Amino acid sequence: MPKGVTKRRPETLGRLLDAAGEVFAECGFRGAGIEEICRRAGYTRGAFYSNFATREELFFALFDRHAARALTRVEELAAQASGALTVPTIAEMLARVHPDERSYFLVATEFSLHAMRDAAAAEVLSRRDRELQIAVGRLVIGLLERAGRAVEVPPQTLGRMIIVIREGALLQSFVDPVALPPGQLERQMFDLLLSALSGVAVR
Amino acid sequence: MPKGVTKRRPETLGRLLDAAGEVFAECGFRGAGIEEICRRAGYTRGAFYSNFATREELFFALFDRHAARALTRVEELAAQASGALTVPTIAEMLARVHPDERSYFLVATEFSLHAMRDAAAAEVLSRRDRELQIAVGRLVIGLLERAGRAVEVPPQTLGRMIIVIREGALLQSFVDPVALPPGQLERQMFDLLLSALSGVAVR
DNA sequence: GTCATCCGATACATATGTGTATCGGATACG
DNA sequence: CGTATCCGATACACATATGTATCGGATGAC
Repeated sequence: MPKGVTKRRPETLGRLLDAAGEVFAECGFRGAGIEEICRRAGYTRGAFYSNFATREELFFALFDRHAARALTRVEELAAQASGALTVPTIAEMLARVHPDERSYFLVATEFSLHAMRDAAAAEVLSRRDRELQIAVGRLVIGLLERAGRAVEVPPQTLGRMIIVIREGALLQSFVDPVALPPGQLERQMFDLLLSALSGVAVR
Repeated sequence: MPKGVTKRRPETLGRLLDAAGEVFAECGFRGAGIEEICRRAGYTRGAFYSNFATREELFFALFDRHAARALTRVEELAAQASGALTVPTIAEMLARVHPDERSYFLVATEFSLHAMRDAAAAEVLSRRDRELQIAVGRLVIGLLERAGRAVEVPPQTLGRMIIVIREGALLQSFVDPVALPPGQLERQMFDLLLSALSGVAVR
């Protein structure tokens, strides 16, 4: 370790990312002021500029941490799954995956929009998304097999479809959570999708 | 008509909305500068402030025009539909509904995000969305009936599902249009959804 | 043709945010 | 315990956006 390299940095960085998550969720990408982020993290802008060069760099770091966590959760979910599996229970289970992640969802969607306008962000997002799609696809195929169901779609395609439903539904749910409680529509649609996609395995 | 009320106003207003559509799509809600919008419309900010009080008011007006047009398109689609109808052809048809509306999609999603943070916007969006969901649901139920298929879901729920798929899929397609051409995933998923939802009508 | 009214341009005041330069205190190593 | 290094605070310069006040030209009613 060089002379004055402290162990403060990871702590500061983490708190900045936490605060950034809040502020990006509340104000959007362009609306999130660097000053406000630092204030909530308990710093001044000095802390920010000694850790990041631009707001976009921070946004990338935040998204990266987010994506990594999402992947972890999927893997945990694969491990936890137990008990009798049927298509409806699998649908239920998928719909229950943190349906209340309002803040995360806002940031992720904000990042998607950003990626549609910015090639570099699109690159990063595509790579991360692909990982997630495959992980989700494999997870669900595994669950379906344990329920005695066979699927012919490639894992990535299945994963994509699951995510399409989840994100499309949350986009509506979070606008009017009373009319459409998060998780409800997903459950129905996952059920339909998985039924339509999977036949009973013949052995 | 009062003394000096000219007929310039609607023209100006339309051009402002067109320009706003572009700029909101490119830069997002907060990133869209009023000055830039006026510049593209061929005016200065004077024109803006004599038509709107705030940027949000403009954003609402833009969304409103957008929503009205979307509704019109659905109704046109219902009229145009002809020929032999099967579930796959209906799915194809739904997937072809302007899959390349990048700019519109960006603005609409931006508005959804805004609505998740702002109660007034949520109100407006919810009302418009409900109209659209019902219109889409009725349209598709009508098409399915003409294909000899019966559906048990309420129109609004079906419409919601169609829109969930469309928006969820476009959210991915527009990030990486090469890997996932707009319309492709929608077609597959519409097909699955409609198959799963509709039984052959018995008469 | 005259004139009241409105529309959009211009100019100014203000605010808010960004980026950079500099400084002082804390830290970990020798 | 001394000190090189780093981290975050502070202050300043600058850019950009907003909102308002004012003005001149166009318009359409009479």
